[in-house]
Amino acid sequence: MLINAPQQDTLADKATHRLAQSIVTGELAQGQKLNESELAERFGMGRGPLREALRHLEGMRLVTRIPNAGVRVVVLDRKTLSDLYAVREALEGMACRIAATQMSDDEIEQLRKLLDVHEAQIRKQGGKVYAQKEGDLDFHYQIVRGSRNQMLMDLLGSEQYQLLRMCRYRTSRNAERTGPALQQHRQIVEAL
Amino acid sequence: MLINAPQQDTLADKATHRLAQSIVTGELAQGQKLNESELAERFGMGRGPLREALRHLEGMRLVTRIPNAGVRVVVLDRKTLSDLYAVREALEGMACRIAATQMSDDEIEQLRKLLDVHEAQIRKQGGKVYAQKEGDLDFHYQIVRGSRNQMLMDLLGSEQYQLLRMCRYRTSRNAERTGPALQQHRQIVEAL
DNA sequence: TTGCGCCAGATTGTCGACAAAATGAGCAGA
DNA sequence: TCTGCTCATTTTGTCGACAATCTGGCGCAA
Repeated sequence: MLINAPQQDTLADKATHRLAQSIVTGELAQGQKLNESELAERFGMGRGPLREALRHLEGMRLVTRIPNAGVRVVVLDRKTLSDLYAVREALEGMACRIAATQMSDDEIEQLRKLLDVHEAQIRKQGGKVYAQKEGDLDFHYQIVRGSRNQMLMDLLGSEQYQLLRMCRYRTSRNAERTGPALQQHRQIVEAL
Repeated sequence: MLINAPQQDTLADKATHRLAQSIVTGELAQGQKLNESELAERFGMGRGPLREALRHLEGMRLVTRIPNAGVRVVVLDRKTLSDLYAVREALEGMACRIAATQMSDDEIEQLRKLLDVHEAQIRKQGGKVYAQKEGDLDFHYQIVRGSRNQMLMDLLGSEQYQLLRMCRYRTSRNAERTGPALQQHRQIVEAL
């Protein structure tokens, strides 16, 4: 899993994770207003920790706040989305380039295996789209990891990016793209 | 100024800005522990808003928190720094590429003028290093702005990056690099 | 009827107090 | 002297109450 599991967390941390999760999965709609008291009660905590969580999310840009008017889930409009996409392209490109010089044969072999599993999954059931997504995510993540660049891992693994994925997922007419995607991935692995 | 001026801010927001400022300028040393009560009193506010500010900074990765043990200013070790640098390289490269297709002649002309001012400044006084830094920052920022990519502007203008600059500044043996840098900038402008 | 101001309810912002956990000093025993 | 335990102090985490601000609806006058 990409999202680090909570271990010895404070209430505010729990709320942060829970809200982040709800946002990237779309359980909380974009632009939706978040009511402090309501959420606090729902989570079984006071308003204090919840406000801290909200502030944390604000720092992560998952949420927008207007003084004295509450916080809303960030909305990714068309422009923002394409901007994000461009950035991601540059970043993943770099990751791949660096990974090429850094990954061990062993890791590459593992990547190859990941794709095998991946392929089998698609064959078998036309691939439940979500599992597919997860697999894709894993693939990308493995490569980024190969770059040994922690900063990159943070950026590309950040909730903001997951949000991007979620958007792609929801507006997806991309179920039919799994085939070509897989092939591209294969090419990438071979290039490494 | 890169850091947006506070207008109708809540106390927590003020604290956030003030702390961020203190961190990027180095007034607060890397790794230094931040005491809630002390800061709250110094800023003339309760612990509540201050904690929110801290959480905000945590989301921005300017600060690290360990449950029940307090928050510390983030430390940029050698590895992190080089990672950040690599990311910045990729991002600014992209910004420049896009800017090339997006900026108007007018804007480019303005860039040229900026460099003139810049050069004059260096000539006159060997360039107080700080003013020099500011100028450089402006230059980069203008280009990023030319890319019309808000996401990019956010990332490259974020406090994390300013922190990078601060690090470069402090460990700087780069006063003598102003000449070549200026020339490079000229080349870039001409390329546009 | 329509526009304006005003009031009540709801929501956000702030504070102080208390509970829980960590820190560090001091002391007893090996 | 050194190690490990205990306890007081400090610091962080949480809560509830109160103040400030906003929202929406109501009534009044033109």
